[in-house]
Amino acid sequence: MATNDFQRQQAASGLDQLAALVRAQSWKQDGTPSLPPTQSAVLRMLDGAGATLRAGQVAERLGVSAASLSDSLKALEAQAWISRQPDPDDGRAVRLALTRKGRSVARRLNDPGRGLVGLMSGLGEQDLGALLRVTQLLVYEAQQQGLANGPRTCLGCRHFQANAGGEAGKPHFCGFIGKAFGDPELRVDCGEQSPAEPGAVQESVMRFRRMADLRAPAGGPQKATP
Amino acid sequence: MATNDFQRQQAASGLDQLAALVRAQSWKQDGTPSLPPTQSAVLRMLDGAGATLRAGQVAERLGVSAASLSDSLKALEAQAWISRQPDPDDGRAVRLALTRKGRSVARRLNDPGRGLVGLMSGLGEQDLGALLRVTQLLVYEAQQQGLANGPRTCLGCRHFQANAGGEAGKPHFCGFIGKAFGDPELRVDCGEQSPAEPGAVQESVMRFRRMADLRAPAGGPQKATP
DNA sequence: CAAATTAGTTAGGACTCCTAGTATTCGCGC
DNA sequence: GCGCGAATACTAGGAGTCCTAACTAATTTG
Repeated sequence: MATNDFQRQQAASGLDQLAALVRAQSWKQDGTPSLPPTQSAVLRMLDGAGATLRAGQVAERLGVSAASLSDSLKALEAQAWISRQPDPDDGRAVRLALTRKGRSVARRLNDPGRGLVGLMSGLGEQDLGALLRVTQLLVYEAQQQGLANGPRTCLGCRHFQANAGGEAGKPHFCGFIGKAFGDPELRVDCGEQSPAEPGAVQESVMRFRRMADLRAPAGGPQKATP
Repeated sequence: MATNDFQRQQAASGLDQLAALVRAQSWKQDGTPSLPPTQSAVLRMLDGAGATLRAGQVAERLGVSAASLSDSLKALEAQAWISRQPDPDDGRAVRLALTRKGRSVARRLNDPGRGLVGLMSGLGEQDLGALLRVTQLLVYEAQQQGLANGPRTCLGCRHFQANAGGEAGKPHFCGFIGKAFGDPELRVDCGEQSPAEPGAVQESVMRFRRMADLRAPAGGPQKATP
């Protein structure tokens, strides 16, 4: 349907603008040293992950080539924000860890009010949930198209049960933590994420999609599934 | 409240990942010439705008410096996709226009199924509307923080009346086209957008935000027919 | 009309990202 | 044990993006 295509274009355009904005703002971080986007992403990832990560893992989740990541690691190491140590289990690999200095920089990046997180201040819980929900679907679609395979989203995790009933406002269920939860609690970088079988994911996605209808009760005859 | 901060962090992280993904995919566009992200953004903008645009306008909307844009324009002109001509009204300025070749390239970028637009295929009208709605709020917040001043969104337009009543599912009203519409019809790059007074915008935002509450609990059906 | 402002370009530098090519290590079959 | 292909990370070289500063040319202002 052409009408719908136009809306998709608008949404794509909007997402594109947001993306540009996100990049730009990472640059001109008001505080301190204005560190570049990729570098801040690496720091945040290392801070978020409890354990040390291997270089290859980071590259994969970020969706950049190993060579490209190596550039950024060099810069980060030069600042003494991370350390590179050989992996005891695999002589080829490298384990990345934050230094104390690096950790404090990473923490500052997640300060509420600063940077990207600050942009979210205008969003209520409803909208926050909607954003996370849409993010899950978009990332899933990107994975389907082979554009990404890094992100650790709920949708696509073996512990995730979309729309499994449960309490009102908490339709999902996570088998790992054993609790029901709603859209605002969806994760995009869950440490416990464990990829499910493609077939199972597909079912999960279908259940997940159906939720939009449930949420707008009086009957959205708005089906659009090209 | 810390709980909400965590959710904002997740949302920020998700948006960040999406942004990275968007960049990456623009790069490795499957079709033909794998043109870089900024260049494709310029082409799409010129294609979208009916008239010719001035270099400064493009730079502002894209949120890049004039110098940076000049780099990209040089590349685009070298490909014979755009032409630069002196503005008859202002000898300092330059007017940009797509060449025939450039237009066909631009059209290909908006092909449904390709690129970013293709990612939207997994989203129903509900979710599409939610994404556009959130985009409006995030862009507004970014503008507030001085991170952007380019985007031509409904929120912030003098013709826009958020939550003005109207039919069910079409709570908004645009004074320019004189019609009611819903979230899925929100625009992020409207050609007719005309910035409203800051005070008026603030009121508009407040009305707009309230909508999330109205929609969630026992909300109305979501009808949308452009 | 001179001075300040504005639009756009060039110059130089930093960061990101890619493809290739290289060295080291791991797993496996023999 | 030994070699061979695969995997991991790094280096080199090149393109694109983006910035600040310095510059030219045209416009506006006092």
